[in-house]
Amino acid sequence: MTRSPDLTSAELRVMKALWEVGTGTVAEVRGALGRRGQELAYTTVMTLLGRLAAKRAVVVDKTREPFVYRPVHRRESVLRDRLREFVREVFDGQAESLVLNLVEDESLSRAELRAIERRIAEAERAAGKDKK
Amino acid sequence: MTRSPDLTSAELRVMKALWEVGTGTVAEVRGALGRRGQELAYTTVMTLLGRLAAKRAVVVDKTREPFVYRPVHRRESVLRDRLREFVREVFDGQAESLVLNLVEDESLSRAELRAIERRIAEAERAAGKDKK
DNA sequence: GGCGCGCAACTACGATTGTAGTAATCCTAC
DNA sequence: GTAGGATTACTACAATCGTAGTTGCGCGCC
Repeated sequence: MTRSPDLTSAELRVMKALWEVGTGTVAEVRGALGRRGQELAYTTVMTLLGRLAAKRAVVVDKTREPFVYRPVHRRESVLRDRLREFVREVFDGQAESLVLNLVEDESLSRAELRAIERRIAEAERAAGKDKK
Repeated sequence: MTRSPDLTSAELRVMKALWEVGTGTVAEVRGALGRRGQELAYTTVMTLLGRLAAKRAVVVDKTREPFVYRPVHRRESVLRDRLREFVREVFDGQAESLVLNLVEDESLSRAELRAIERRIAEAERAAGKDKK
């Protein structure tokens, strides 16, 4: 189950940068953050990576200097946990209502909705084939 | 535009209780929280409602005693702002990817997806009629 | 007609967050 | 060989959060 730990938003931003580089040093993560328009002081990135290591969201390879950081969880599962949490806390578990809101807010078009449906259908067909 | 203010999660829980009662005193809000299984000390609820008033998320009628609190924004718009924020911060604005995750996570079935689509289609028909 | 209670105002307090500075060390390019 | 850049470890610090206690007051009951 290894539930992925709760991240603050600053921490999530750092994780995203780290996922982007795959594995990297403070300087590399800092670079990725910069590219995303999220400049932070070198030491700030270090602090954040330290906190992430403390909550086991990343592991540090200290045999190499500068230290190399690596995400413990895949991006997808972290985002999914976040989403699950959000649906529960904000929409009282009503995923349907959430999606409806997205559409009404025009964050999502009907076309996109249908595209998603097709992708799901496809995935299901593929899974079915796999099974048998 | 009157963007609804940022609420912490404790504050959001209180807001939900308040929306439930529509308009109410500390004691009433506290009651609603209790019903939701979220007991809090009387003074805690007061503190939270005070903070909500400070950020203009609720207004207080002080002519009546005990004071009566009323939400400033509709539930829908607050949730929507939250959602928008979440899509941006967590899913980098990719609403589609978010929905895909919901389905893959089985928080949402294909049937529900289709139901939503139908509702949207209906809404659009209705809107079209209204317009002309 | 004093007293308990419901309620508001103010205070508290440790934890977390976001952001970064400082100290110490090591490596490297003159 | 020495001064400076890179890197890590430690410290800082104000703001916000979640949760609640304490003080004080007015009013209704006995």
